[in-house]
Amino acid sequence: MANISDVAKLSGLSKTTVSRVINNHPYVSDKKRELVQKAMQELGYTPNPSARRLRGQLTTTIGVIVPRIINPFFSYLVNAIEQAAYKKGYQVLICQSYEDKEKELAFLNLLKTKQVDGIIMTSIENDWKVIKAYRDYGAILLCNDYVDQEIVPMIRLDQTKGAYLGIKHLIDRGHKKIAYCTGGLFDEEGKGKDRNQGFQQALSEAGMKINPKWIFINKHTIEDGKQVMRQIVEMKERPTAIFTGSDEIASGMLIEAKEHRLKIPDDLAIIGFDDQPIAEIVDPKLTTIRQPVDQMGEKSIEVMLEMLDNPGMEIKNYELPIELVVRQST
Amino acid sequence: MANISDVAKLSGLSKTTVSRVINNHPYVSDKKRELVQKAMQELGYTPNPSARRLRGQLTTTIGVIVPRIINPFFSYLVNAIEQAAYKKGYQVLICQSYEDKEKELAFLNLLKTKQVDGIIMTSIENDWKVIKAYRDYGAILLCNDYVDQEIVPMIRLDQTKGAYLGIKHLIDRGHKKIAYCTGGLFDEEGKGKDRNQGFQQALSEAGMKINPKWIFINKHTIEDGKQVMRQIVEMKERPTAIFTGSDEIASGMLIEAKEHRLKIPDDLAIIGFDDQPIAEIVDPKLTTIRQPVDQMGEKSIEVMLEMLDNPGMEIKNYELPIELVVRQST
DNA sequence: AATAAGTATGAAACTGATTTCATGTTTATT
DNA sequence: AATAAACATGAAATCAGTTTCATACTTATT
Repeated sequence: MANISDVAKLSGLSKTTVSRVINNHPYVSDKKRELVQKAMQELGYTPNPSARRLRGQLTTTIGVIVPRIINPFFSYLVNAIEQAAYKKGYQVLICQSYEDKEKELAFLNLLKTKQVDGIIMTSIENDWKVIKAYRDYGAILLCNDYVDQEIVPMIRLDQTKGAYLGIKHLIDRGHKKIAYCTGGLFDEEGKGKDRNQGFQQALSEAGMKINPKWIFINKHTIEDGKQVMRQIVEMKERPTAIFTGSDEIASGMLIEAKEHRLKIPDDLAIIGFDDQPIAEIVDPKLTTIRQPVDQMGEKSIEVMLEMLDNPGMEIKNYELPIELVVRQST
Repeated sequence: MANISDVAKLSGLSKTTVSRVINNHPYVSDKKRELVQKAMQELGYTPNPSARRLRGQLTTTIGVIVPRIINPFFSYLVNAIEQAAYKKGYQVLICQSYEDKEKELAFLNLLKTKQVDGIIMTSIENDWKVIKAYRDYGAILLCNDYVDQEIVPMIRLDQTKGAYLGIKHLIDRGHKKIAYCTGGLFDEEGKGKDRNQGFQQALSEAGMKINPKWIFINKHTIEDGKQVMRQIVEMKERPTAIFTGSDEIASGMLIEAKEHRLKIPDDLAIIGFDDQPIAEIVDPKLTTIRQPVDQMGEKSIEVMLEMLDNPGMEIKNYELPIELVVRQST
């Protein structure tokens, strides 16, 4: 591989001038600029990223922390992020935290060693106090998950509204006994808390109360959904509708409910969250809350590059639209 | 951040000795080794990867080329690869080719600029002639997809056997009219060709012939499956069983077939490929060919690290077991 | 006891870029 | 016309490591 010295030699100029051309610095005459470009072309030269990094330059790599890539919500998000990044000449490092605090920190350490310019966190495991220290070493952007104050750039959805829309829809259909089954803890910060708030708001607007027996937390997978449904089937007093935190939980419930000969939505209405492909695969198709994953990915890269370009930029939060998609399960 | 000179100073030794300790070189006395380690600990020192890369060392990063991460087969594969890589202290760069030759080459170029030590290709778009030139710049390992000769390390499955098992199973259930619906082209190299061979072998063993009307190629998605099913429904003479190239195609077919009031498996038997989660979600659950994705991911990293450790190593191919999982769709 | 081989260590060169500093040349301003 | 500001260029320092080479000290071999 040719290096900068080869280009300098071939063009009869100094490394400095070549570097200036590469980085679009001013103060290079058009004539020499052309000479350099011709030499670069001829040698098939590409600047060595490691050398640039070493000198404190950009790595053109950004890390994306996800809990697990096999979760379709996150694989769609990573897909959108990777595509947007590719268009801008950036690489994407995939970081699976598996909800582990230490793994998350290990990935944040990539900033310290300048292996990535920035990190997009789609989930947060550690306290923000711990994470914020890493901003000294590179850009951190939250996408999907979020913290309470506007202290870091975030791409977020109005989760409160999302949950509210779902519950309201169930209430409008005449349901009075509504269960709530979500990932995360009921009263945690961020997403969980906001959805919870939307849930409570819709309920109290309708003058309804929460039945604690119908609250299920820390559920994520299809299997979790099936397991919860088994519990519900055993109950003396069953809910008539269930609001879930993901299409996967909802699908698991729906499948298990069918095994028990329950009619969806007549015996039991189920509402998902995310609008993943699975929502249209199960039978009946899921009513769900659509999260605009592709937009989130694109916006994340857009904002991340802005942050890298202008590290002192004002901290802004971006909210994307969330909507209810009515199908057959309600 | 502390650098190697700081460690050298604190331990009262030279950079050289510190470097020797980092890289586990022989010829360092135990006493000094301990001194260095203590100093590294005290300073919270981590070697700067960019500097190591610059000197032609490992990047501890490997790229994984997949067609698209949203395909569950590949997200599961990437998941397994990332986890295995993390355990060994390696990072994973996600590269989505979107079946585009140029994108694939752009990613292979990461080897040239030493941004990755090696690349695991889970799909091949360009001719092998083009790709093989990149081996000069780093390790290339094929996983899942493959070429015909043993000219590059490969992690593969016996696709011929996979298809054979599936078709044989259908024949054993008494089917005489079997359709074949797969991704890729019918006669291409690699996976497609081998599956095709298994298909033909099983058929000819049973003294059956191929009906060209029932061959569908270049199908991948759930939507493709639905679309093919619409074609089949229109046919005067319909097949009684369908062998597909993925659980997604199979699921799409199954869903569409149900819309047309076809009974699965009585009116039509459907068999998938991969054993993805969706196989157990659809109703009836899919009979399918299980590909051991986790094993493939682990083995890929194992072999990749071997290649990096010993670049001149003998080219070996590794074959993992493939099996039939009988559920309800056949 | 003399010599060879193995062990242990550090100074300096090197990797491939960017950045600082010095210097020369134009162009603009008074 | 004299001086300041803007433009153009390159030598050398720098980033943080690894590698080569030189050298000194042990231990093993004849």
